[in-house]
Amino acid sequence: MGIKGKNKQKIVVILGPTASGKSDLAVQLSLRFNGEVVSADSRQVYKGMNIGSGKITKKEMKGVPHYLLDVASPKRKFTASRYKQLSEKAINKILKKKKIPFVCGGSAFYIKALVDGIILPEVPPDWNLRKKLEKEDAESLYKKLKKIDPKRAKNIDRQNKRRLIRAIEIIEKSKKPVPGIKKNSPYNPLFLGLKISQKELSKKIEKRLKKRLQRGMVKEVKKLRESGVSFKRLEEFGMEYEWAAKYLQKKISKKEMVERIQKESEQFAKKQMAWWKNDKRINWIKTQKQAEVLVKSFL
RNA sequence: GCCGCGGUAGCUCAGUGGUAGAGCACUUCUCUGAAAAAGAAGGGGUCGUCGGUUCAAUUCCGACCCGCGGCA
Repeated sequence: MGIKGKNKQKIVVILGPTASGKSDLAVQLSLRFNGEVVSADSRQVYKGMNIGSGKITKKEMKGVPHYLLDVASPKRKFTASRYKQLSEKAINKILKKKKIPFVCGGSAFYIKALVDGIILPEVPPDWNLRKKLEKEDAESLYKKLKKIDPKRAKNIDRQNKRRLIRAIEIIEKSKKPVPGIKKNSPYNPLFLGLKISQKELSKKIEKRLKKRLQRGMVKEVKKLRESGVSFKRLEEFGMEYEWAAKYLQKKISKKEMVERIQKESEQFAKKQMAWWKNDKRINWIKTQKQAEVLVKSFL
């Protein structure tokens, strides 16, 4: 760490693919180094989504406080920006107690938004506007954007409608061009990345899925539906929620459900790794011991 | 045994007398308030086998092999 990190607040970031053992490591390190955990998971923020999202249980927390779990209703959409606000607040709280924040989770975009200090424009989603723009094709959206904000148009993926719509939304609502991403992080992070072979991971996912089914994963999804979360919404969540929802609607068999979840989890793990593959800041580790050595010298 | 239908990419299947496509999968990549999201690029096929017709066959004809259904 150079001078740059000197005045910044030290935080530890634990990342890695799904089923790699992040949550457990976070608890162990917190116990050892007087820390508290800030989750970085786009599904675990929702209330009632426990088994399918792999949310840590009270018992597994071993008394270590966890933040950013159960902070939203699954009926409403949570966002990266909201995540950033809440997690910053949580970190401040932890630091005030003279404890170490351990940011732990699999949602790379959330981690980046928080740790790398990306400034997300203060424009809330306008679903009506999005719906309207959704009807146009990418080319015409791109042309529209180019006219009102040529600078943003220059770097944007011109075939990605979702991004184009968001950019137009920001401009129309704020009456200003899309601001640049300023990276000005108040943190000095230590990145710990859990590395695990594809084969081993696949086995772990399989074992974990069996356990989840035993613990009542399907029942959990059924309960969510009964509490008013639509099947469409459940399918949007992906993986266990998507396929259990399809199974409950009798669109697929139980066997198919299990196969799809397994497959998609493996794909998801690969995608998760892609975010960090070329990030030189990450210390790739395999054991808790390695993590402890790194954290000790960091603090 | 007979009749019918089928055998084309890892899978499900389009298609054509001038040696082939789609979706999914796979590999690589991007990431400015949905991120388990969204998007991009790429690799891959002796078109069941052997013959025949033709300038040319994956496509037409014949035989055979394999699968599915029906009849006996």
